[in-house]
Amino acid sequence: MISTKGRYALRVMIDLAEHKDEGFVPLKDIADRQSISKKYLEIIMKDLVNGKLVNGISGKGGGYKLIKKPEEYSVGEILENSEGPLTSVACLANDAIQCPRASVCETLPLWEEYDKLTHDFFYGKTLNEMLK
Amino acid sequence: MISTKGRYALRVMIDLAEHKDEGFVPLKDIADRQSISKKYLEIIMKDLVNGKLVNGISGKGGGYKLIKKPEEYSVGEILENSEGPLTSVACLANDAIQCPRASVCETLPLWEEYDKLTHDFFYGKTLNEMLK
DNA sequence: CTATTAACCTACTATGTCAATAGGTGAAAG
DNA sequence: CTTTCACCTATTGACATAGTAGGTTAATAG
Repeated sequence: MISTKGRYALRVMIDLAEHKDEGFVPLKDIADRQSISKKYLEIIMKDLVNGKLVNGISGKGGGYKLIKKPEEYSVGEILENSEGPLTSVACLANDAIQCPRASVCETLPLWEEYDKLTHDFFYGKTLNEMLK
Repeated sequence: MISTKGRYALRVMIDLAEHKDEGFVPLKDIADRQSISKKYLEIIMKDLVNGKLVNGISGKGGGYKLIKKPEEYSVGEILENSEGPLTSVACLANDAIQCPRASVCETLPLWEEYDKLTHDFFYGKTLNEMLK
């Protein structure tokens, strides 16, 4: 399940793409347009800055700005930056304890196939395609 | 994310399919083969019985048995029976509070498309295909 | 008839995550 | 010197997950 953090992050990125020619966009503007509390949005923005998806500039006239062009972002990289890996079952997560049944597990191939489907879907979409 | 309940349910159904010619299979046998605690497995079985996916018979010589043939079950119906709807975002869940931004939301079509992909994937697989 | 076997029912609990709030400090820049 | 943003910790309520515990009912073999 895609959580609020990932969904908000994607909406923020779309918002920034739509205002990419207006210089640095302050957090307050994004919060108002997207109806997200400023405090919670701080967390979202921190993740985006840490992940080098957006540039955050302090001081008067500062704000946030996309680093790359909209068509150079995939939806997948935006979601995974905020959510962590888009994994369908715990057995396949990064921090998973290695399941002793893995070698005989009849369901593992199913989850792997689904994970690939999910990955291809979200990495095949660009931020630019989300604008209209 | 697919939870333990759904994954266990699927493994149980595969187990029952593999032993479908041996009459009623006692819970203990499934628990031993699948390394699931009997107590927890009871919950899984209850969901399967309530969902009319398996038949549960009490008394000596009782146990569980598939109702349909393995090729007549889809993986999707097994997972949704234990997990509830396979929905990627809260906005699309059955019990979702109607989001006021739905009509202007630029990300909603993405989630709908992904949900369809997920649905088609899991409903396109039969229990029979899980055996080997 | 009765003991056995196994399903079935209700409740509880620990753990963890999610979403969000709150308040404060420090740094850059105009 | 004020605006704007980065960064930090802490807390909270709500909810879900995973699993445990103990008792009750139902069917059947002997």
